[in-house]
Amino acid sequence: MALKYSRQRELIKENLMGRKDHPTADMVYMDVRETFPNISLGTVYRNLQLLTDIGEIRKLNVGDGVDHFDATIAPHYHFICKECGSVIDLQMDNIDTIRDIAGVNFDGQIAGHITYFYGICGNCCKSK
Amino acid sequence: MALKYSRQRELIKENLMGRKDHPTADMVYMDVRETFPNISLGTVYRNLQLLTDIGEIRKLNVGDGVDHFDATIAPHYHFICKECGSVIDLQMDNIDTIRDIAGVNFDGQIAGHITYFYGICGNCCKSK
DNA sequence: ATTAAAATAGTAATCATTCCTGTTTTTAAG
DNA sequence: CTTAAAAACAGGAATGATTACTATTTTAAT
Repeated sequence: MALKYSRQRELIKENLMGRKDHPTADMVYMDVRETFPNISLGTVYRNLQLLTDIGEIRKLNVGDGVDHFDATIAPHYHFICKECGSVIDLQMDNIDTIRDIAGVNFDGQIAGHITYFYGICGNCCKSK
Repeated sequence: MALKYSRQRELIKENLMGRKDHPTADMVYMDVRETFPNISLGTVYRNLQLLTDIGEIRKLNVGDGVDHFDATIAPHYHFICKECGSVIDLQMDNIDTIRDIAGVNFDGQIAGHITYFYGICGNCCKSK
């Protein structure tokens, strides 16, 4: 199943790269429909999954039951605001040492970890 | 809405306390049906949510798109096996310092973090 | 230009979860 | 021990995100 070019896929990836709000499939759909009115929601889902599979984007699990997507594939962490729900990139030092801490009393192989931080974002702090 | 006793809720909590596999609502449902054949799936969902709300159990987000539940409310971390999907408790030191690391360049308030580890569990390692 | 593989649009199906409704249980008060 | 209001229930319908299906269109290699 060799990959073939598609305008839809290019547009979807471009849209995701042009924003930093970690959108859901539906949010991407709403946006790309402006320039490609006939695109189908299924196409958006399929391409976001495909791009995730080939490692060009990342799928995020932020705990709200809906998949979010991120065009930044370099390792980094996220903060989720419990007030407004926004997902924000964190610039922080590496914390991979927690993997060693977790492995001390464990007999399996720890390949990685998923971590996200939550609380109240800067904007929501101000508006109180 | 004062809480009233219900046999169903007691059974659901007992079932959850008696196992360490971090089941989904459906898994609990299958199990409690053995002793309470008429119980409804909605009742299992409602009570698991209610018990979560009053802090008697915890809801887990292990990344498979289905809610899991845990009767152990003391803080601890989980390992998810990518091979067999099992969710295993980890006995490990506190890693709350990552919260400070995350907050260094961030202007909001970090209230907590969710972390889970993944890889291959001891059993799956052996059977290879 | 031909053609097979891949992708699409549009729609139907799936699956976890929540909501709704009429009935049953619980429990506090008489 | 009744009574009655609040809470919970069973069963089923509804919801919402996601995936699957199908006939048609697009891509790209020959």
